[in-house]
Amino acid sequence: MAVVKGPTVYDVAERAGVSIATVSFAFSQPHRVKDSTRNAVLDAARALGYVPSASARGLARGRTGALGLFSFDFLNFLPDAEGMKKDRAAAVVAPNDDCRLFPVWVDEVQRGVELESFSRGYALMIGGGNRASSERAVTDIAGRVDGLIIFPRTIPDEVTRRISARIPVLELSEPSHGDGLHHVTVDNASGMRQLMEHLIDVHQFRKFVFVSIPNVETEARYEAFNAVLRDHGLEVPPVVESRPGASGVTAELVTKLLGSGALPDCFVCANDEEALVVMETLKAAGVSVPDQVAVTGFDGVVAGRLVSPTLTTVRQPMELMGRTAVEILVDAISQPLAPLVERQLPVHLVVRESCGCAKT
Amino acid sequence: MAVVKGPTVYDVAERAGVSIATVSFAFSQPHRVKDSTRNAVLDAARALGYVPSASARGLARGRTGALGLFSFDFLNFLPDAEGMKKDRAAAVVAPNDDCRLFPVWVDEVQRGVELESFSRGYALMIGGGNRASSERAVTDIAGRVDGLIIFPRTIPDEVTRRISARIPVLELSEPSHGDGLHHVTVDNASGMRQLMEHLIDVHQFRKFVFVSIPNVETEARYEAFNAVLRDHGLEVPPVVESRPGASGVTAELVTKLLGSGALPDCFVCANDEEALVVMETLKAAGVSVPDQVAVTGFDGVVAGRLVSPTLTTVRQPMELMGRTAVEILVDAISQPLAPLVERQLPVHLVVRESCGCAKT
DNA sequence: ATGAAAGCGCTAACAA
DNA sequence: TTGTTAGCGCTTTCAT
Repeated sequence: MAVVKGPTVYDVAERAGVSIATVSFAFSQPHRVKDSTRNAVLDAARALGYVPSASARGLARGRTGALGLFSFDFLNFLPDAEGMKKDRAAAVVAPNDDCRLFPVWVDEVQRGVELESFSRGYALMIGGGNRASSERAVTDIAGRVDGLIIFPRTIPDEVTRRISARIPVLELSEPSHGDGLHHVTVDNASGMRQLMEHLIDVHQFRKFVFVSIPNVETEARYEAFNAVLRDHGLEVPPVVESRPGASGVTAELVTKLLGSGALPDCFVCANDEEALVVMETLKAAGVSVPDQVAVTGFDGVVAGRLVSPTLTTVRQPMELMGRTAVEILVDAISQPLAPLVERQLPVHLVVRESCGCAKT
Repeated sequence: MAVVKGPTVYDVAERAGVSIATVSFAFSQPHRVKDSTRNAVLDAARALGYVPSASARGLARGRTGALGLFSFDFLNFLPDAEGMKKDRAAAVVAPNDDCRLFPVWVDEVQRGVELESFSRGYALMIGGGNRASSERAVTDIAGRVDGLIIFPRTIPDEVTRRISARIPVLELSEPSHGDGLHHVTVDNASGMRQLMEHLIDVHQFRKFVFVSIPNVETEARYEAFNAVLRDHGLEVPPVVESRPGASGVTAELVTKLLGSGALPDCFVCANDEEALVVMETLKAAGVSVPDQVAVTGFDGVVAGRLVSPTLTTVRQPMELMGRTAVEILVDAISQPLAPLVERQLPVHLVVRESCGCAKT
């Protein structure tokens, strides 16, 4: 039944009455072998159920033919995703009627990476891990691939540096900071500017609150947020800090604001997750969105369309980010000496209901 | 800058002043080496930026430490997904405000596979391809992993048979048919029965049309559909055949039904995709769902919650299917002689609006 | 057009 | 506790 050991080139060669080199050639350079020989080899391979070992092939060639994506398990990654974890646990066994968590932007980027990898003849190795095991996990997958894509801020610089000495590594979203990595970023500033101008010009909003976890990515958004306010001579409020996934924290902050009676015209959130939490909190407090206060997000995850009111946001071209990452990596693999590339992709304002625009 | 060749065990061994075996031990069986030695090795490795080669490791060990998922690109896989392809092409460059296609059930299963693989210490190799290249692609990834998961009906039996002689292979959704594969299925019959009884008992529907592509999976659903009708002494209609993703075909069929004036009480669709197309067609024809006719799906994809009216359907435990598949495979890897397993998972009726149940 | 043979980097007996 | 050494299965010169 279950054969313990699969056939190798040696078996195929013996059965076809040729040498192992010929077997190898028959597969990799068919034109270099006589037709009759090639057929004999192919027949033997088929008869034996030959499946080439990628390990052996990779070892001999020095390349694996696979790309890697270190797709951290964000549920086990974020320090305070307990609530989400419970939701997921429930969803595994019960009918999952709450789809808010899926897919997040990570999933959409991944899909782009997959499609582009396949169409370029690469297999995709996906690695994962929680924060504790991330170094081991990422090193493991790095050893399996010819090029690696990582999500922003998931891996210590020291580790990516070591890996990028061996294979090209591309970090998503994060702007380059003299690391030895390739980058695919989005034009956060422009997106935020479009959004703010819509809010100020169309809705006449004047008083804003920015909800965010401070990091390099949201920093660019916050700076653009500020710049627009300054340009319009409006008051620049401090950031309301929160942490993504930490419903408790964001909710608490919003509740505090509510208590103080200092409701702004609009909550501008650094990403959709925050925005969803804010909307939920407001709803729970009996505050109507967008009638009493507007809320906006940033990212354009699917969930933004599920909620009511639907979420006005700035959409990143997630699938394109994934595809672009692969493109860059494949080039870098074939030209190891080429300079690092950093490519910026455009974003698009998506006007829905939560800013106060009418239902369509 | 870009180092051409990464350091190997030999380099680490030399730098640490030990043999390559010791380096290997220091990593794989830390307790078997003296503390001072292990530290010397680890330091050397760190200093050199050592990244173990999975190819070499895999070759030597006979196992790769990775699981495989052959996740066909369904857009290039289905013969008639031209419309969907165009949608996706647009979505890549433009703001994707039509999320109907994402995620489909495949994505949710994949997520389950990923999470379970990671938590069990396996990396996940994802392969893909269109129908033309599927044999080569699946063989390629089979050579890279210790166990393989495939989606139903994507790979010819002959090919899976060859692969399963080498590593355990698990097919999703499809019931076993004497292939040498492991299986994870769902209880389609029970789900359809629950659904039909709801439609008959609660809504008093009597006249049904079943919309489906005929295949083994939907066959089970159609059989259960028929059985329930017979049990209730109701007329058993013929299947209205369509093809998934082929909006044109399903739409045409529905239009024909509309023209003949023979509208049923309810369109029971073999899956959600069909149901969404049916609803769209009815809407375009000015027929109100669920007021004039009800529609139901099967699968429970996220999109079913996006549409209006929301889709009544039967939800499969997609993530659990993925996790279960990994669990079975990991067991099979450690016990190559154990018998093939086929595990059936329960489904859940999800009552929403399209059957006529009130908005909640 | 084909074969012989030298590795690719690592693991795992077996020795020491 | 550590070192020696023989592969793991395949690719790739270099001969023939």
